[in-house]
Amino acid sequence: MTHPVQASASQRDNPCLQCEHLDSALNLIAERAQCAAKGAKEETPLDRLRRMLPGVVRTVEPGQHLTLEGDASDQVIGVLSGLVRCYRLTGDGRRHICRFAGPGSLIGLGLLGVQRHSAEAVAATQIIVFRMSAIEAAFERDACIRASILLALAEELTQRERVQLRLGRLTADQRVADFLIELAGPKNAGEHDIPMSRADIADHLGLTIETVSRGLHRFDKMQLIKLGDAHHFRLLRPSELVDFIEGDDDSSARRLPHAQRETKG
Amino acid sequence: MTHPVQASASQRDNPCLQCEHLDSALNLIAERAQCAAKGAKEETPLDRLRRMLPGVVRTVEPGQHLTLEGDASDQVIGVLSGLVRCYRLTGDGRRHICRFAGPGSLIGLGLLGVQRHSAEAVAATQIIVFRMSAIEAAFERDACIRASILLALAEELTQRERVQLRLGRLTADQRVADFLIELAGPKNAGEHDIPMSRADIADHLGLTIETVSRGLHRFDKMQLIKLGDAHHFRLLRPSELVDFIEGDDDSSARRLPHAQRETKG
DNA sequence: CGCACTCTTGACTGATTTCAATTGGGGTGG
DNA sequence: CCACCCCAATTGAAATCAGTCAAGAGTGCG
Repeated sequence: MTHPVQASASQRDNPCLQCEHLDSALNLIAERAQCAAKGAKEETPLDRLRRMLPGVVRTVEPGQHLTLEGDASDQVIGVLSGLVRCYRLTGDGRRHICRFAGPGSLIGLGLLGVQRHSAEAVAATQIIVFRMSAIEAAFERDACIRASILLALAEELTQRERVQLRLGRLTADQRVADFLIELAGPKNAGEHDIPMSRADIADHLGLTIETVSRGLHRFDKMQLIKLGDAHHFRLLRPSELVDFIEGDDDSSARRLPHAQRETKG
Repeated sequence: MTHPVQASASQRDNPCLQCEHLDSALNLIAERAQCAAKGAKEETPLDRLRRMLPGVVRTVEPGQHLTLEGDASDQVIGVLSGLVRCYRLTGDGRRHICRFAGPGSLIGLGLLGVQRHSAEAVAATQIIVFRMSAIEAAFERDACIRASILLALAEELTQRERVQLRLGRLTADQRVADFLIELAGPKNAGEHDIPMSRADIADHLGLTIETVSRGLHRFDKMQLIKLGDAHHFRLLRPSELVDFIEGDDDSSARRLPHAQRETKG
């Protein structure tokens, strides 16, 4: 067991001040508020963990495994650069990539004890490995760490919810469009990378590689995006792409047949 | 690791003893370990929140709203009895139920600030409403609360992952089967309720009500389940239902054509 | 007793997958 | 430098799965 004393380093100088009238809870609340005030938004959870905890940096080659589904694991992995796919396999051998973890992402939070999925490098990737026990200790010790962990969990949950909606309620092409929007990130302009293969995209979106390919080229033909090669694209009309996702179907192309049928009936 | 546990409990009366050599972090670690030791597994996160925090109990009628998507919200809701559906609407008006929250579930954790989905009672439901700020304060103050919140978040994440795999990689009937297994819970025997409507199930599984109905009746005809009325069922052969989900396809019906083609080629 | 609702069932349509063939790019060896 | 191979991606045609439309059955309520 790590010695918890090192944890106290920063606070050790005047510990009893805390105790006189304020219980530790109040202090921690104050501390947390302070964290939030002075830049919780700027510093990502991963950055904060790096700053405050020891971790081992590793470089992994494309295709190399980081974790295996079902492993008992005492580690949390932060992605520094590159890209990691986290996936599970169904009984009949199909693969579902539940998330792509890019720079800043944390893998292994919120599963206490056992890995829920395998993780594999998509591209050359640099990671940092923390010990779960170290994170837990820091979690108890430091309000900033707590805020960061909670934020990371909340972000992951938000992300999952987006994916869930996408899989549950969007058509094939809408899923591809939504994925492109996600890939492009906040800034729409400029050329964007598609670092993963069509197979990876398909296994993430619950489609086949053919359908993904067709979707991409359909958007290309519709002038909504511009495909460079297979792994680069540019958003030409982002807002229309979003409209398409939201069911406007870009034009009335889908609505007309319905209307026609009504007039016939 | 277990060492400091007893110490902290007895020392709580005279706090400054702690400060001399142990900072608050150490105490909190110890406290948390203690929690875990004496029954974190038995006491659900919701039970613990109820025990330690003030909350307002309310009864809601079927169809009544608890939260609205996009609301700024300072509340966390615990479900005491009944059932709540949490959903979002797509741009073209379709509904996706991202989860059913039954007794013991917490709604509104891990979204700091804004509701990510609407929540509506499926059946007559009793809830308890906590203030987020109260939970946050308790979170900082009490290691048991921390453990509970983390556990609740981890459970929700696990649940989401199951749903994600279901939506991303299972066929319509497999989704229905997986949902039934989930509804039945750990004990397979006996009669189980289906508290929600077909429309609710369909909107959760990303299917139509017709497909859900057909799936259920197919399993009934296959003698894998026994449907009582529309809202009750019994698992007759749970293991075969699980096999079906995992792609064994119950028989070799799907594998044979493939084998035949191989012999031809 | 009829109305309104949910659920079931059938026939048909259409979207997506499956199968199959072709293209294109990158690396290797002649 | 070019031919070749290998793999990923694309494209087309047929097959399948799930959705849509439509009608009927069951249930509860006024």
